[in-house]
Amino acid sequence: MEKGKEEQESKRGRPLDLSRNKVILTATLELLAERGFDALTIDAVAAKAKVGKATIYRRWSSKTDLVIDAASLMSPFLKMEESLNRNQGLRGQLIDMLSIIFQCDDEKAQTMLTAIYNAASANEKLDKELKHEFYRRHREGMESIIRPFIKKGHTLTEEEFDLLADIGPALITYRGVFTGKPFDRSYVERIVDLLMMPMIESVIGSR
Amino acid sequence: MEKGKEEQESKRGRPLDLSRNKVILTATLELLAERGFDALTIDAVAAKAKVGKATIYRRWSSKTDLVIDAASLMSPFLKMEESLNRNQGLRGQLIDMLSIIFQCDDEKAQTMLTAIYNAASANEKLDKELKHEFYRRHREGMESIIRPFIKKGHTLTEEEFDLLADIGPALITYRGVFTGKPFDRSYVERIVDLLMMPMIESVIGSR
DNA sequence: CAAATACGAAACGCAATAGTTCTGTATTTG
DNA sequence: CAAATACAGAACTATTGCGTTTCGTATTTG
Repeated sequence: MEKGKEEQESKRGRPLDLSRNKVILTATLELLAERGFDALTIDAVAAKAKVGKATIYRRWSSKTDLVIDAASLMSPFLKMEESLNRNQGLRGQLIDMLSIIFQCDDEKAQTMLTAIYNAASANEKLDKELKHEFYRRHREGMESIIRPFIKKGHTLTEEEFDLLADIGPALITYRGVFTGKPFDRSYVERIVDLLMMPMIESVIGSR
Repeated sequence: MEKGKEEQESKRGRPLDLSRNKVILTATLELLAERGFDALTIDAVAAKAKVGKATIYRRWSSKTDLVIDAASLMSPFLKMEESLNRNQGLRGQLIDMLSIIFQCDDEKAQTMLTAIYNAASANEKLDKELKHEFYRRHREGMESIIRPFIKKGHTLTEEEFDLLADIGPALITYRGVFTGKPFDRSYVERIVDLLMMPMIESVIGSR
């Protein structure tokens, strides 16, 4: 989403100060979390980052693009694989995966995540780029854990699988977006123990 | 949310044409559904409703107030009690309630509902007035059905009840907002049969 | 050192649109 | 009929905030 990566091969002149990128994206996320998408003006970002607006527009061609990159920075998915211990049972993996995806140990990060979900409704491009991306990631995260445990001779219909993969992300985002309440690890444990594991066991057991 | 109801006791002059209210609110909802909150300008509403802007501002003092009233009009909760057959088992009531709340038989209404959920993130007042109101209604709808069936000597912890009451609304709104897919009655049946009923039975059975 | 480019800061131009007022007409009460 | 108010439509005002440009300075290469 950052612009002009390909054309930055110019040799002469002062080079881009790459440390400005993170400062700008962080300021964007913090304004989003603090005051919502409403208060997110480029002027406010520039002021908070102590940066000229031109420095922002040299990197991103629109406010929408800026927010998309900021949201990606937020995303905890990069370090997912390294944090996730695959040497444990289904229950433990599900809990870990949901806790990582939704940053259950970091309330400030949750506020940002929720702010991003809200922001993603603001215009068409954000909706398309962010929501679909988030959904895809939720989905892949859950599938990667559930599939191996289902494959052992049992099957789930597509519809059943949909439901199973969506329960966690649905409950957690609903809670965040509609009630503003935080979601902690014990909330995730309840989802897994009271809904996901029983459903998995019952479906497997009945075939 | 409509303004000045108390001051409309003036006798002289042409009275407010109350039929304009519904035309305006309907146009608002349709623009919301068609093109999202972005394209919802007061000028567009006025044009679609074939109404002067002054006629709108005579009734609502801001775009936010207009949208709040339009959302309330959308709400299917008014006719909830009359549509809901309380002379049936828990399963049937749950399915009926969710189908009514989320308009599972009316795809256009669903588009509007989803548009309203998205719009509710647009500013602070909408968030406060609409989201909390929708959450309250989802919650009350589910509670009114579940409580009578739980009371018979069994108990649910507060946390368990939270989960149970939120499953349906969470999955349905998640589906609408993140994927844009419609939610039909068979989707609701899967939620009830594969998640809610098993949870209710297991919790009741274990005490 | 000179050319090229980035930096923060501030000023600027411009489009969108919320909300108001005007105009000529219609409706209602006294 | 006269006063009061509503109507649709259009013109108007004012603000907001995006994105550009300018300014004086700093950094880098040749």
